[in-house]
Amino acid sequence: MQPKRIIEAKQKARTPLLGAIYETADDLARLGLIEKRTMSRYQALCLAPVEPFDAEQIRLLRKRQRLSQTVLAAVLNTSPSTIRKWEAGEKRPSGPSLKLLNLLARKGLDGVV
Amino acid sequence: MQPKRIIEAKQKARTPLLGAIYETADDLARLGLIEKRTMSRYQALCLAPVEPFDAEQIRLLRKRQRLSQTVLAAVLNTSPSTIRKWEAGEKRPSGPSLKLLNLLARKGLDGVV
DNA sequence: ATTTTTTATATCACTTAGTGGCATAGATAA
DNA sequence: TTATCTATGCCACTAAGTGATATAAAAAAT
Repeated sequence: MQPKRIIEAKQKARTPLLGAIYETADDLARLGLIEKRTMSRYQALCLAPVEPFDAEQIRLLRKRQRLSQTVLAAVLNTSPSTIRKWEAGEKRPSGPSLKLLNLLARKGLDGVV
Repeated sequence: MQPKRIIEAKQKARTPLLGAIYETADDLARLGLIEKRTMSRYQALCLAPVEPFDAEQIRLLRKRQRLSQTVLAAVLNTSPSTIRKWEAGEKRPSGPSLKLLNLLARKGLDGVV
């Protein structure tokens, strides 16, 4: 009787990235190197860190993508007035907004369309 | 002397998607079918519409991706308490949050990592 | 050259999403 | 049994986000 795979029941990987991570974690678990309990954290660990963007960096990012404030607002599904305030330093982007800015910076416009 | 390309000066496409759109728009402009002025709108028009997500749909999306509330929060760069409130119907996701949920639904986890 | 449109800036008051803490309870795995 | 993860509930607070509108500069049309 084969040793059971530890993750399959609850966590069936749907994406290539998580798939690879699950397999690795599964191997580690069978080797006794990690507890199954630890695994749920790996899902979070594989996330690219979200970098902060200050006012000028946001403007630079927008210019680099050749977008107007209005179009960037549409891309991020927010309002032009919000974009303006970010670039004026009056407000700072929320968590999810920062995440989108990071995606835009790393993957380009196609990555967030 | 060749007819000038209408967009090249200001708008040099960086991404495949916008590149194709710019070319198309440029052709249309040279054919006299659209004004250059109209072009900036095409940037916005090519965005996938952002669908609303209600409480149950958010939970379904999360379950389908096999994520806990905590991990989904990490993915979207928000707090677990926010996810909880979405799924409880106490709060509704902000614009950028909705955008991220849409990306997750359409592209899967790899699309937002 | 002048007219029109886009783009960006600015200010206002308001709404509401988001946060953090903490306590409870169920499910799961050691 | 014991420990951990997961989810829920309640609280009050903060700050991001919105919408309207007015102005000015930049860009592109005629």
